[in-house]
Amino acid sequence: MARRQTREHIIAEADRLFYESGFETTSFADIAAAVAITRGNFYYHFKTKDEILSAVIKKRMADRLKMLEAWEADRTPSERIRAFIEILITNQTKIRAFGCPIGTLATELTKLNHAARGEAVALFDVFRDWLGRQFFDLGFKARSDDLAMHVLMRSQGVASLATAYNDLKFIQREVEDLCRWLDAEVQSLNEK
Amino acid sequence: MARRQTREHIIAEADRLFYESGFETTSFADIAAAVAITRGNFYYHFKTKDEILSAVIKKRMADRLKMLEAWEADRTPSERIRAFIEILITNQTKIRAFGCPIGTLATELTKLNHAARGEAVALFDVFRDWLGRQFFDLGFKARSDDLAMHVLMRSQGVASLATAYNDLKFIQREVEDLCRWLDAEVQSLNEK
DNA sequence: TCAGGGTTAGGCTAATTGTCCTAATTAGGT
DNA sequence: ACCTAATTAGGACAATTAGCCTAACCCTGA
Repeated sequence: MARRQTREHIIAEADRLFYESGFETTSFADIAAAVAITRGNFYYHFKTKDEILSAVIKKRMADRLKMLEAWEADRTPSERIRAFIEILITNQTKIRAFGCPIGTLATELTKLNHAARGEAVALFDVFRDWLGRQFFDLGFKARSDDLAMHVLMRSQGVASLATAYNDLKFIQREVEDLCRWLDAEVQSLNEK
Repeated sequence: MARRQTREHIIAEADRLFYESGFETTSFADIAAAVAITRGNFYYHFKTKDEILSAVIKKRMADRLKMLEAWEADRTPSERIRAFIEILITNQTKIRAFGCPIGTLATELTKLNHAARGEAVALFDVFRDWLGRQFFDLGFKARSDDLAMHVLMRSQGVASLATAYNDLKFIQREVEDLCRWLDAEVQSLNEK
């Protein structure tokens, strides 16, 4: 197999398994089986489970940054925020089955008192900062971060209940409600 | 030790540990150490770990039902909903450290594909149904369940981000915002 | 062709897991 | 005080865990 390809393969499968089954529950054996390599080989690529976790978080961060950058090309700030909100629709199948990949990981690492907890929260920061910039560009100034947190909060809440109830209509209803909220905020700002 | 007292002690410690560290991560040894009994004795009270989990969920449900019933004594429906929202303030220390006991358990059991997942979601139903009844009594009729889900959703979202950022001011701000939303909904209903 | 480094397989370890059994101890009712 | 049933202690069980080592492989460049 070509150079470093196995490593990328391990990270991809670990990413999936950590999301679907949780970090603690997923064992070396599980990942090795998914990648179709032996556990011994594993050690060549990653010395510890924590190293894999760090690599997975790094990959998740790179993926999200790439997605957000792509949205900056030809959209207005409101359209970008709306695109973020609609991730809940785009990824609804996985969210209903496993929740939000970022929120559930951060929660798990907090309960484990894991050293990588900060890295997981940094994933939240990617969205928080990006949303904050969009609100700032809309003219919300000092309120921008609060509004970013509000959008993030509602995304997390929707994901949590969508997982519990596996309810698509609930997601659609709350996404619409959040978009209405966004329009109302923007309008009331411009009326001033 | 008096009859069945050890059993209650085990359930209480398991409840705490499942909340603070997660179900999967907490071992028999952990619980036994917390209760100060040997692992052998454990088996007399609970045959399997799943039996403990069921007992813990049952206890959590009883605790919540008792709390909700107490609120029904001398409050209006709006005051009751507000009391629910303010759990986020009352329990802010634990929520910032470990998240929502119901949401995090439901998420974990979903990822584990655990048989008790349904029981954990039934814990959500306790709040969902109760909130729905309060909204119904306020006159929201068919919208009651949607509004109940909305309140539940925002509680989950606040708990999730409060855990990630360990941010008390964020909780206070969002609790105020949610109360304002509640007042606005009630007012716009009564204006009709 | 062949040497060398990147890559892999297989197996070992010590610790921990949930589960289970049995003998000893304790407490309550008579 | 004594008997019985409830409770506890201590250890054994196979399975699984993360981590580690070494020998063998195979691809590539000289």
